[in-house]
Amino acid sequence: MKNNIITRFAPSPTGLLHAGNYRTAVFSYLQARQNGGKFILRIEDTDRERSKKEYADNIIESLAWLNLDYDETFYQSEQASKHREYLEKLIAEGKAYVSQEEIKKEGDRAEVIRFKNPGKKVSFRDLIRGEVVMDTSDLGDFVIAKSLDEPVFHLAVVVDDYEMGITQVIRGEDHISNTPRQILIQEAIGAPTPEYAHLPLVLSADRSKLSKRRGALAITEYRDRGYLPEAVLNYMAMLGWNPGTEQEIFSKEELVKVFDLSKVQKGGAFFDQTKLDWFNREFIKRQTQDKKVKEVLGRCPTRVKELPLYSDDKLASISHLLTERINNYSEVADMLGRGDFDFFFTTPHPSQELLRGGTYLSQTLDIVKNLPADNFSNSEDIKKALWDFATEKGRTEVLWPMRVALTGQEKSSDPFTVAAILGKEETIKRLTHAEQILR
RNA sequence: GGCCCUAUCGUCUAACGGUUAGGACGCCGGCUUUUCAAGCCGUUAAUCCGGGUUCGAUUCCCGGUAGGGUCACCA
Repeated sequence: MKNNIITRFAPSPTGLLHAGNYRTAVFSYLQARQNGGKFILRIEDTDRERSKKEYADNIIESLAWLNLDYDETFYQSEQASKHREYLEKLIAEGKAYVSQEEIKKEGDRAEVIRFKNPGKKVSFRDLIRGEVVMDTSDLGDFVIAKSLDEPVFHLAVVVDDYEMGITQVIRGEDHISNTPRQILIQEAIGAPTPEYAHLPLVLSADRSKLSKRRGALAITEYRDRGYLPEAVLNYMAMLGWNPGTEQEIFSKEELVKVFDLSKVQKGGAFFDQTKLDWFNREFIKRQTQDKKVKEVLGRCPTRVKELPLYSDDKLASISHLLTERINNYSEVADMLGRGDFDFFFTTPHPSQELLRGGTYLSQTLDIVKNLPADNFSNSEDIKKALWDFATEKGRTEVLWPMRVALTGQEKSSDPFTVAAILGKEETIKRLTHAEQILR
């Protein structure tokens, strides 16, 4: 454990938080928590044109949903006086200067503040990639502020990281070429260089940097689609990193323990929705019955709620049948809305064809009638009562018509499970009804 | 194009310089108490290419190639 580790997540509020940004937050978080350090959220809103409050709110909302807690929050725009202070100092010391500019595009200023670039080779040791060397001379005197009160990214980042005591800057690989010029600014203001870890990029389908434009979904969208935050966290942590063991399912606490920055991959990783779905299924399986029921109830479309036999209890009793066939909870709404499970709420009218003869329906009905009503909620008992008969006559011949009589569906859960949920009275009613259809 | 980063199954990845190159997801196939789902079992599938170094390279070095990032008065 290293002492006094301080990391930060520094998104700009110019769009909804998505997986690309989010994984940076996860790694910074894990690194800080593992070392008993601090994790700071800094919203980089110096670009007043593009920054929006709703996006800042979305960042906060997303982190809250994902349960990534931070120790402090800053809005970069609120640090303006600090930025100004350093800017003035740099100018006074001749390390930066006010430059007269030719206006090339709309919004350009006639006057900006440029950094006097000493034009040398800068090297830094990246925690993931090792030594990186770059010649900064071809950068020229780059712009660090539009005016004393309008610093630009590089200046603001360096000043804030310094003022906040950031010891490890963990960010995306797309920042790697920004690092040398930031180190130059650090040297000019007398700030120490933090450790850097440049994470491989999260890639979209065409293997370019994941972005909203390239189909990245907002984290809050995953929430709305019924993904579990634990699953999203787990998947993102495993994207570009692994513990070196064969364990894949981790709680947040376990991740904090086992995370190791030095095991982070160097190459970019494709964001695989299919694998996320698998993680989500695994975490749904691990949810308590109560939670599953609550989620299912919350996703039930009004159309189903208006059905004659509908009740919350009924929906709760079938919730396990729904949750075992979903990737995420929005699929519950899909299945219910599509009518896949409507037979639990309303009596089906299966066609003769679907009933496939139904030769043994009346005998099935007799057996069911003889079952004690108080044991009927146990599907095992119903199965026991019918199994020998079904085996004797042919399971398909007996069980298919029974299942169809009860569900009216080509696909469904097994007839015993369905009968147990429907109850004796409704089961008899439906078998009788099917018999009448066949006559 | 300049600079920088990267390179193992389709995808995510494992492998002190010595392994039949391992696992997971997906795909495909099979099994299970009819159908569906779940579950279980199994199959398929990879070291980008060329040189070195070495008794021996996925691993180290060099060169190609390919991909990506970045070259703003955005972050």
